[in-house]
Amino acid sequence: MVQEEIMRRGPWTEEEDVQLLFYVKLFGDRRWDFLAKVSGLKRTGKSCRLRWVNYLNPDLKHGKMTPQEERLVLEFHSKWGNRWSRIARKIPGRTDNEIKNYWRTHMRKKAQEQRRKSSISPSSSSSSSITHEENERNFYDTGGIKLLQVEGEKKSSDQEQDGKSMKVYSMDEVWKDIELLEENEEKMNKPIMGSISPLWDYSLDSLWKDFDWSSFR
DNA sequence: AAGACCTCCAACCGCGGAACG
DNA sequence: ACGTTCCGCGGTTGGAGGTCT
Repeated sequence: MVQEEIMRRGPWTEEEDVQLLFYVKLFGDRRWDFLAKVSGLKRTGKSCRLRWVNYLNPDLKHGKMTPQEERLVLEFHSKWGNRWSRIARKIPGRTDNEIKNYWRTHMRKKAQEQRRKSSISPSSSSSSSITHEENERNFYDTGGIKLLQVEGEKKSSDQEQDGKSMKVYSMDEVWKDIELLEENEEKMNKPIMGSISPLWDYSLDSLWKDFDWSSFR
């Protein structure tokens, strides 16, 4: 009750990210309420899980969908509809959230294009009793694959253009660090957090200092 | 130049189901 | 069997940044 009031919400800071990463490495990506508690983060377990699943997990890819991935999304969505987590499981490195967002933004665009086309064409508009709104809804709530498969192909060029303007996140160093550390771990068979990195050093310092062991039973 | 509009995506919310005592 | 807690899912929102007028 009282604790809920002091819970942090909104965007995560780098410090929080590092802290969460550390504790996930330590305890695994389960028991999120427990993790939230022991980490000292003023976040709910739910929020921690979300941050890990959608952003911090080193298995994730970041950046634009490749044309192959786009095709997979379209294919699986036509099979399963809005079962995002299920689709995500079939596309390594992508999260349900990412796919969902991708679908909503890109498919909505497609639906709008489609709408425009159909309103221009007199034959199509008069032959159906379905409204434009219904059209759009049906389009991206279920399938929509048939007309998308062709267009999905040609989209790749602007996607790649967009990719160039991808932001350099401040977390980049952390990612690189994680990659390197995991490579090292595999090679040397030694725990990740034991490795030396200025980034981890910096955060661990405050981490251990701030951590209240007495509240952890 | 600046305000309006659009796009993208991180994060939240509510709910249902599984696990556990 | 039942209540509680936790987890995961799908839907939605809000804000940052980009583009258009």
